[in-house]
Amino acid sequence: MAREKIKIKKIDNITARQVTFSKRRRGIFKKAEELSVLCDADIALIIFSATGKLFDFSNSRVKDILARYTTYANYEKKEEEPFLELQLENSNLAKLNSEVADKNQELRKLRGEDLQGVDLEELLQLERILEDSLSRVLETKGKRIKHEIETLQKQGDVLMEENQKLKQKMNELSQGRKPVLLLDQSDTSTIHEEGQYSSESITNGGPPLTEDDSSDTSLKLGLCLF
Amino acid sequence: MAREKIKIKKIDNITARQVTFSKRRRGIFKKAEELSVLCDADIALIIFSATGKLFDFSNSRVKDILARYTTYANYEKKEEEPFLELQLENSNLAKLNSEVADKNQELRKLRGEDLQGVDLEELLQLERILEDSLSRVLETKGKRIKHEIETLQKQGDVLMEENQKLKQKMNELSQGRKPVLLLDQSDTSTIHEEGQYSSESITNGGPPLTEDDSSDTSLKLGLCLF
DNA sequence: ACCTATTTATAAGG
DNA sequence: TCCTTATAAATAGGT
Repeated sequence: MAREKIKIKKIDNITARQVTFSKRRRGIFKKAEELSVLCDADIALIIFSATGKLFDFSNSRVKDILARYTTYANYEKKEEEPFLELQLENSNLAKLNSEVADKNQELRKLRGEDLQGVDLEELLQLERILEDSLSRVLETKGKRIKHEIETLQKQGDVLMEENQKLKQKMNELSQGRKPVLLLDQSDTSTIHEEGQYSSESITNGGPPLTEDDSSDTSLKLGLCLF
Repeated sequence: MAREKIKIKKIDNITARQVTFSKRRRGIFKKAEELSVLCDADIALIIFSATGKLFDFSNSRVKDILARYTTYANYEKKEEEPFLELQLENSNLAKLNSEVADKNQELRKLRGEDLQGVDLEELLQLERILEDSLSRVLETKGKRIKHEIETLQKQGDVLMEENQKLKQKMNELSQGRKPVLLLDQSDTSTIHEEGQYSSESITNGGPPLTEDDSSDTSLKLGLCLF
């Protein structure tokens, strides 16, 4: 695949073969990993080099995948004897594995990702569940947002009050002594700390959405509430 | 690896994920085959898609490679003490158990049953997911219903035609010979078999919702379609 | 191991 | 699923 195109047949030169083996082995392992991550697949890749050395990769434990494979294979071809005691090794494991598989399918259905084999009745049920769930989520969201707003407003009020007091003190100071003009009104009105108003507290610790200031924030909240 | 570089993380969009899975699956199988030929290696590649479908490749029989693998793996762990294995098994069990627990919590969240510890950001994400899912469910439902209706209409048309023919024949018979009044018009119009109109075909093989007849059915369908 | 000219693989869009 | 195309990746041959 590079300087020259090569034919896919056994490489004669031993050194070249080993080099290619190393390179391509790394390549295929990388591909396996990427595929498993990108597409949420379970993969087991087992390679024996010509010299008999073993290399293997699996995102979940190779053992589990092999167990799953043998289960599947046995199911497909009943006549084959269970040649690996892996599947018998632990019926608990198998049970748990199938439970995970079940849960996964259920999740996929709830996410609307696996609707092929679902009959009308189940679709209607799904619809009910999703609508219920959605309304609960919206309700919770509303409450949460209302609470956030109230909290912020209270904090704002406190800060405002504090600012008032500070301003007053300033005035008193500057009047009581000499008129000192180090701080004017516009400065005193921004005395409160920015940190307390940061967007972090709105998204509850999440990453800052953008570099939004408070006016931006209230806009966002307004949009979310409807 | 193409038009745009992508990050190696689970692909959100379902369709895109499936497409990518197909493409990359073919890619990695090709790589496996090439590696086995070029370098004279034994390879077993087992892939379970997110939907649980199995794909596998091996130059020699998968079974043999698996056997070789397990032999090798056992050889590696031979010197380990028995209770280490037990520990491993237990940790495996523990892992699976916690996986089940995770899935369960995820399910509860999707069902809107466990929204206490969910922060705003996650709520918004949930909302998106649920809305997407719901729209997919509704779309699927719509298609399914449309299809059912069309099927029923076609069946109805066929039966209607059949009835017409039968009626005509009746008439011909009763006119050709003697006016025999064993069957009058209202009888001939209900000649078709009830079985073909049963509610079973509407729910795609599921249990009959109720004892609805066809008029009842169309009412239900009408309600679902909105 | 590293380098780089080429071949492959593949993401996005029909 | 298949096709096309622009672009990212993999890699053959050489150092």
